[in-house]
Amino acid sequence: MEYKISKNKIQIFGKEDFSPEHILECGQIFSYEKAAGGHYVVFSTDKKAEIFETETGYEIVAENPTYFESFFDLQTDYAALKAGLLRYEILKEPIKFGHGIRILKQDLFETLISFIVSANNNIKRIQLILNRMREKFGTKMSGYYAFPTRKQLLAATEEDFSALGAGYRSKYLFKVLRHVNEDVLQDWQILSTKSLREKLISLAGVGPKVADCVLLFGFGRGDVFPVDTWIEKMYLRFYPAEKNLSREKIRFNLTDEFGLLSGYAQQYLFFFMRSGL
DNA sequence: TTCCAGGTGCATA
DNA sequence: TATGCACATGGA
Repeated sequence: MEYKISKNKIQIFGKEDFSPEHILECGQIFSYEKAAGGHYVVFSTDKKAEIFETETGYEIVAENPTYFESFFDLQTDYAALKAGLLRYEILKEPIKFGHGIRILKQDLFETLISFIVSANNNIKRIQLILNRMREKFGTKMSGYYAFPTRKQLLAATEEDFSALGAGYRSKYLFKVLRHVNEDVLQDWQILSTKSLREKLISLAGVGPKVADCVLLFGFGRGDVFPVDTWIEKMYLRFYPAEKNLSREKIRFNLTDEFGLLSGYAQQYLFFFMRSGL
Protein backbone atom coordinates (compact mmCIF):
# COMPACT_ATOMS: atom_id res chain seq x y z
CA MET A 1 0.00 0.00 0.00
CA GLU A 2 1.33 3.39 -0.98
CA TYR A 3 1.53 6.19 1.54
CA LYS A 4 3.35 9.45 1.93
CA ILE A 5 4.46 11.13 5.14
CA SER A 6 4.76 14.86 5.53
CA LYS A 7 5.23 17.13 8.53
CA ASN A 8 1.83 16.69 10.12
CA LYS A 9 0.02 14.02 8.17
CA ILE A 10 0.18 10.72 6.36
CA GLN A 11 -1.59 10.29 3.06
CA ILE A 12 -2.83 6.76 2.40
CA PHE A 13 -3.46 5.85 -1.22
CA GLY A 14 -6.10 3.20 -1.72
CA LYS A 15 -8.86 1.97 0.59
CA GLU A 16 -8.65 -1.79 0.28
CA ASP A 17 -5.89 -2.33 2.84
CA PHE A 18 -6.71 0.50 5.22
CA SER A 19 -10.16 0.85 6.73
CA PRO A 20 -10.33 3.11 9.80
CA GLU A 21 -13.66 1.61 10.78
CA HIS A 22 -12.44 -1.98 10.59
CA ILE A 23 -9.08 -1.21 12.21
CA LEU A 24 -10.66 0.55 15.18
CA GLU A 25 -13.90 -1.36 15.61
CA CYS A 26 -12.30 -4.80 15.56
CA GLY A 27 -11.65 -4.79 19.29
CA GLN A 28 -7.90 -4.36 19.42
CA ILE A 29 -8.08 -0.80 20.74
CA PHE A 30 -10.45 0.96 23.12
CA SER A 31 -9.28 4.56 22.94
CA TYR A 32 -10.89 6.14 19.92
CA GLU A 33 -14.07 7.98 19.05
CA LYS A 34 -16.14 8.86 16.06
CA ALA A 35 -16.21 12.65 15.78
CA ALA A 36 -19.25 14.71 14.91
CA GLY A 37 -18.08 15.01 11.33
CA GLY A 38 -18.02 11.23 10.99
CA HIS A 39 -14.27 10.80 10.99
CA TYR A 40 -12.38 8.77 13.59
CA VAL A 41 -10.06 10.12 16.27
CA VAL A 42 -7.53 7.75 17.86
CA PHE A 43 -5.66 8.19 21.10
CA SER A 44 -2.42 6.44 22.03
CA THR A 45 -0.33 7.35 25.07
CA ASP A 46 -0.26 11.16 24.98
CA LYS A 47 -0.81 11.34 21.23
CA LYS A 48 -3.81 11.83 19.01
CA ALA A 49 -4.51 11.22 15.33
CA GLU A 50 -7.52 12.14 13.23
CA ILE A 51 -8.38 10.10 10.16
CA PHE A 52 -10.21 11.67 7.24
CA GLU A 53 -11.47 9.95 4.14
CA THR A 54 -10.37 11.41 0.83
CA GLU A 55 -11.31 10.56 -2.74
CA THR A 56 -8.29 8.33 -3.22
CA GLY A 57 -7.78 7.03 0.30
CA TYR A 58 -7.33 8.49 3.77
CA GLU A 59 -5.37 11.16 5.58
CA ILE A 60 -4.00 10.61 9.06
CA VAL A 61 -3.51 14.02 10.62
CA ALA A 62 -1.22 14.05 13.65
CA GLU A 63 1.62 15.98 15.20
CA ASN A 64 3.77 12.85 15.20
CA PRO A 65 3.25 11.15 11.85
CA THR A 66 6.16 8.75 12.23
CA TYR A 67 4.68 7.46 15.50
CA PHE A 68 1.46 6.69 13.69
CA GLU A 69 3.27 5.17 10.72
CA SER A 70 4.45 2.49 13.12
CA PHE A 71 1.18 2.47 15.09
CA PHE A 72 -0.87 1.66 11.98
CA ASP A 73 1.75 -0.84 10.83
CA LEU A 74 1.96 0.91 7.48
CA GLN A 75 5.18 -0.76 6.43
CA THR A 76 3.63 -4.21 6.46
CA ASP A 77 2.19 -5.48 3.19
CA TYR A 78 -1.33 -6.56 4.10
CA ALA A 79 -2.18 -7.50 0.54
CA ALA A 80 0.52 -10.16 0.76
CA LEU A 81 -0.62 -11.20 4.24
CA LYS A 82 -4.19 -11.61 3.07
CA ALA A 83 -3.04 -13.60 0.07
CA GLY A 84 -1.43 -16.02 2.49
CA LEU A 85 -4.50 -16.17 4.70
CA LEU A 86 -6.88 -16.76 1.81
CA ARG A 87 -5.47 -20.25 1.47
CA TYR A 88 -7.69 -21.08 4.44
CA GLU A 89 -11.29 -21.64 3.39
CA ILE A 90 -12.79 -20.45 6.67
CA LEU A 91 -11.06 -17.07 6.33
CA LYS A 92 -12.45 -16.18 2.92
CA GLU A 93 -15.65 -14.55 4.09
CA PRO A 94 -14.15 -12.95 7.23
CA ILE A 95 -11.36 -11.37 5.18
CA LYS A 96 -13.79 -10.06 2.61
CA PHE A 97 -15.92 -8.66 5.43
CA GLY A 98 -13.04 -7.20 7.42
CA HIS A 99 -10.85 -5.99 4.57
CA GLY A 100 -8.69 -3.10 5.61
CA ILE A 101 -8.06 -4.42 9.12
CA ARG A 102 -4.51 -3.86 10.27
CA ILE A 103 -2.98 -5.01 13.55
CA LEU A 104 -1.98 -1.92 15.49
CA LYS A 105 1.39 -1.63 17.20
CA GLN A 106 0.23 -0.12 20.45
CA ASP A 107 2.09 1.16 23.45
CA LEU A 108 3.08 -1.74 25.71
CA PHE A 109 2.06 -0.25 29.04
CA GLU A 110 -1.25 1.10 27.76
CA THR A 111 -2.06 -2.22 26.11
CA LEU A 112 -1.27 -4.19 29.26
CA ILE A 113 -3.43 -2.00 31.49
CA SER A 114 -6.25 -1.87 28.94
CA PHE A 115 -6.46 -5.62 28.48
CA ILE A 116 -6.38 -6.31 32.21
CA VAL A 117 -9.51 -4.15 32.33
CA SER A 118 -10.95 -6.06 29.37
CA ALA A 119 -11.16 -9.43 31.13
CA ASN A 120 -14.72 -10.75 31.39
CA ASN A 121 -15.99 -7.32 30.40
CA ASN A 122 -17.67 -5.84 27.35
CA ILE A 123 -16.13 -3.38 24.94
CA LYS A 124 -18.49 -0.49 25.74
CA ARG A 125 -17.72 -0.73 29.43
CA ILE A 126 -14.00 -1.21 28.85
CA GLN A 127 -13.95 2.04 26.88
CA LEU A 128 -15.89 3.80 29.60
CA ILE A 129 -13.53 2.67 32.36
CA LEU A 130 -10.40 3.55 30.37
CA ASN A 131 -11.78 6.97 29.49
CA ARG A 132 -12.46 7.64 33.14
CA MET A 133 -8.92 6.51 33.92
CA ARG A 134 -7.53 9.01 31.43
CA GLU A 135 -9.61 11.84 32.80
CA LYS A 136 -8.87 11.04 36.42
CA PHE A 137 -5.14 10.29 36.23
CA GLY A 138 -3.84 11.32 32.80
CA THR A 139 -2.26 14.58 31.74
CA LYS A 140 -4.62 17.08 30.18
CA MET A 141 -3.71 17.80 26.60
CA SER A 142 -5.47 20.21 24.28
CA GLY A 143 -8.93 18.77 23.95
CA TYR A 144 -8.25 15.31 25.41
CA TYR A 145 -6.44 13.42 28.16
CA ALA A 146 -3.27 11.38 27.73
CA PHE A 147 -3.26 7.79 28.89
CA PRO A 148 -1.80 7.92 32.41
CA THR A 149 1.79 6.88 32.89
CA ARG A 150 2.76 4.19 35.36
CA LYS A 151 3.96 6.90 37.68
CA GLN A 152 0.62 8.67 37.54
CA LEU A 153 -1.29 5.45 38.17
CA LEU A 154 0.87 4.60 41.16
CA ALA A 155 -0.95 7.41 42.94
CA ALA A 156 -4.21 5.49 42.60
CA THR A 157 -5.58 3.27 45.33
CA GLU A 158 -7.59 0.12 44.76
CA GLU A 159 -10.66 2.11 45.75
CA ASP A 160 -9.82 4.68 43.07
CA PHE A 161 -9.90 1.98 40.41
CA SER A 162 -13.15 0.64 41.81
CA ALA A 163 -14.61 4.12 41.56
CA LEU A 164 -13.77 4.06 37.84
CA GLY A 165 -15.85 0.91 37.57
CA ALA A 166 -13.00 -1.55 37.24
CA GLY A 167 -14.70 -3.92 39.68
CA TYR A 168 -12.70 -6.88 40.91
CA ARG A 169 -9.92 -6.05 38.44
CA SER A 170 -8.98 -3.09 40.64
CA LYS A 171 -6.69 -5.19 42.81
CA TYR A 172 -4.98 -6.62 39.70
CA LEU A 173 -4.25 -3.13 38.40
CA PHE A 174 -2.95 -2.04 41.78
CA LYS A 175 -0.61 -5.05 41.93
CA VAL A 176 0.65 -4.96 38.35
CA LEU A 177 1.59 -1.30 38.62
CA ARG A 178 3.95 -2.29 41.42
CA HIS A 179 5.57 -5.10 39.45
CA VAL A 180 6.30 -3.58 36.06
CA ASN A 181 7.12 -0.25 34.55
CA GLU A 182 7.44 0.96 30.97
CA ASP A 183 11.15 0.13 30.82
CA VAL A 184 10.72 -3.45 32.00
CA LEU A 185 8.15 -4.01 29.28
CA GLN A 186 10.52 -2.59 26.68
CA ASP A 187 13.26 -4.91 27.92
CA TRP A 188 10.97 -7.88 27.31
CA GLN A 189 10.89 -7.08 23.58
CA ILE A 190 13.94 -9.27 23.00
CA LEU A 191 12.38 -12.38 24.54
CA SER A 192 10.91 -15.24 22.54
CA THR A 193 7.13 -15.29 22.36
CA LYS A 194 7.08 -18.25 24.73
CA SER A 195 9.20 -16.64 27.46
CA LEU A 196 7.48 -13.32 27.03
CA ARG A 197 4.12 -15.01 27.40
CA GLU A 198 5.26 -16.61 30.65
CA LYS A 199 6.43 -13.24 31.97
CA LEU A 200 3.07 -11.68 31.18
CA ILE A 201 1.04 -14.52 32.66
CA SER A 202 2.98 -14.17 35.90
CA LEU A 203 1.35 -10.75 36.36
CA ALA A 204 -1.86 -10.37 38.36
CA GLY A 205 -4.96 -10.34 36.21
CA VAL A 206 -3.07 -11.59 33.18
CA GLY A 207 -3.97 -15.08 32.00
CA PRO A 208 -3.52 -16.76 28.61
CA LYS A 209 -6.02 -14.57 26.78
CA VAL A 210 -4.88 -11.18 28.08
CA ALA A 211 -1.24 -12.19 27.57
CA ASP A 212 -1.96 -13.11 23.95
CA CYS A 213 -3.68 -9.78 23.32
CA VAL A 214 -0.72 -7.86 24.73
CA LEU A 215 1.64 -10.03 22.67
CA LEU A 216 -0.34 -9.36 19.51
CA PHE A 217 -1.45 -5.75 19.84
CA GLY A 218 1.58 -4.46 21.74
CA PHE A 219 4.57 -6.65 21.08
CA GLY A 220 3.51 -7.33 17.49
CA ARG A 221 3.77 -11.10 17.80
CA GLY A 222 1.74 -12.74 15.03
CA ASP A 223 2.23 -16.25 16.37
CA VAL A 224 -0.44 -16.03 19.07
CA PHE A 225 -4.19 -16.62 18.84
CA PRO A 226 -6.14 -14.98 21.70
CA VAL A 227 -9.09 -17.20 22.57
CA ASP A 228 -12.02 -15.40 24.13
CA THR A 229 -15.72 -16.04 24.26
CA TRP A 230 -16.19 -14.99 20.60
CA ILE A 231 -13.42 -17.27 19.35
CA GLU A 232 -15.03 -20.11 21.30
CA LYS A 233 -18.25 -19.44 19.43
CA MET A 234 -16.29 -19.31 16.17
CA TYR A 235 -14.66 -22.63 16.95
CA LEU A 236 -18.00 -24.29 17.61
CA ARG A 237 -19.28 -22.94 14.32
CA PHE A 238 -16.36 -23.77 12.04
CA TYR A 239 -15.13 -26.92 13.74
CA PRO A 240 -18.43 -28.47 14.90
CA ALA A 241 -16.95 -31.95 15.06
CA GLU A 242 -14.76 -30.93 17.98
CA LYS A 243 -16.93 -30.12 20.93
CA ASN A 244 -16.22 -29.25 24.54
CA LEU A 245 -12.57 -28.41 24.01
CA SER A 246 -10.89 -26.30 26.66
CA ARG A 247 -9.71 -22.84 25.67
CA GLU A 248 -6.15 -24.07 26.00
CA LYS A 249 -6.81 -26.88 23.54
CA ILE A 250 -8.57 -24.53 21.12
CA ARG A 251 -5.64 -22.16 21.32
CA PHE A 252 -3.20 -24.99 20.67
CA ASN A 253 -5.14 -26.18 17.62
CA LEU A 254 -5.52 -22.72 16.11
CA THR A 255 -1.90 -21.64 16.55
CA ASP A 256 -0.91 -25.00 15.15
CA GLU A 257 -3.04 -24.37 12.09
CA PHE A 258 -2.21 -20.72 11.41
CA GLY A 259 1.35 -20.52 12.68
CA LEU A 260 2.96 -17.12 12.27
CA LEU A 261 -0.28 -15.78 10.79
CA SER A 262 -2.35 -16.73 13.86
CA GLY A 263 -2.86 -13.21 15.15
CA TYR A 264 -4.02 -11.90 11.80
CA ALA A 265 -6.40 -14.81 11.27
CA GLN A 266 -7.75 -14.22 14.76
CA GLN A 267 -8.61 -10.57 14.09
CA TYR A 268 -10.59 -11.30 10.94
CA LEU A 269 -12.46 -14.12 12.67
CA PHE A 270 -13.14 -12.07 15.81
CA PHE A 271 -14.45 -9.10 13.83
CA PHE A 272 -16.58 -11.38 11.68
CA MET A 273 -18.11 -13.21 14.64
CA ARG A 274 -18.91 -10.02 16.49
CA SER A 275 -20.71 -8.62 13.48
CA GLY A 276 -23.36 -11.30 13.92
CA LEU A 277 -23.03 -12.63 10.36
C1' DT B 1 -34.42 -12.09 36.83
C1' DT B 2 -30.90 -14.21 34.47
C1' DC B 3 -27.38 -14.08 31.07
C1' DC B 4 -23.39 -12.16 29.05
C1' DA B 5 -19.10 -9.52 28.15
C1' DG B 6 -12.07 -9.79 24.24
C1' DG B 7 -11.22 -14.28 31.83
C1' DT B 8 -8.45 -14.88 35.93
C1' DG B 9 -7.26 -16.71 40.52
C1' DC B 10 -7.68 -20.13 43.66
C1' DA B 11 -9.11 -24.39 45.88
C1' DT B 12 -9.66 -29.12 45.16
C1' DA B 13 -8.85 -33.81 43.48
C1' DT C 1 -3.18 -31.60 35.03
C1' DA C 2 -8.10 -30.30 34.92
C1' DT C 3 -12.38 -28.84 36.72
C1' DG C 4 -15.49 -25.69 39.34
C1' DC C 5 -16.61 -21.57 41.41
C1' DA C 6 -16.34 -16.56 42.87
C1' DC C 7 -15.68 -12.26 41.24
C1' DA C 8 -17.82 -6.21 39.89
C1' DT C 9 -20.57 -4.03 36.78
C1' DG C 10 -24.20 -2.70 33.64
C1' DG C 11 -26.83 -3.59 29.35
C1' DA C 12 -29.94 -6.84 26.96
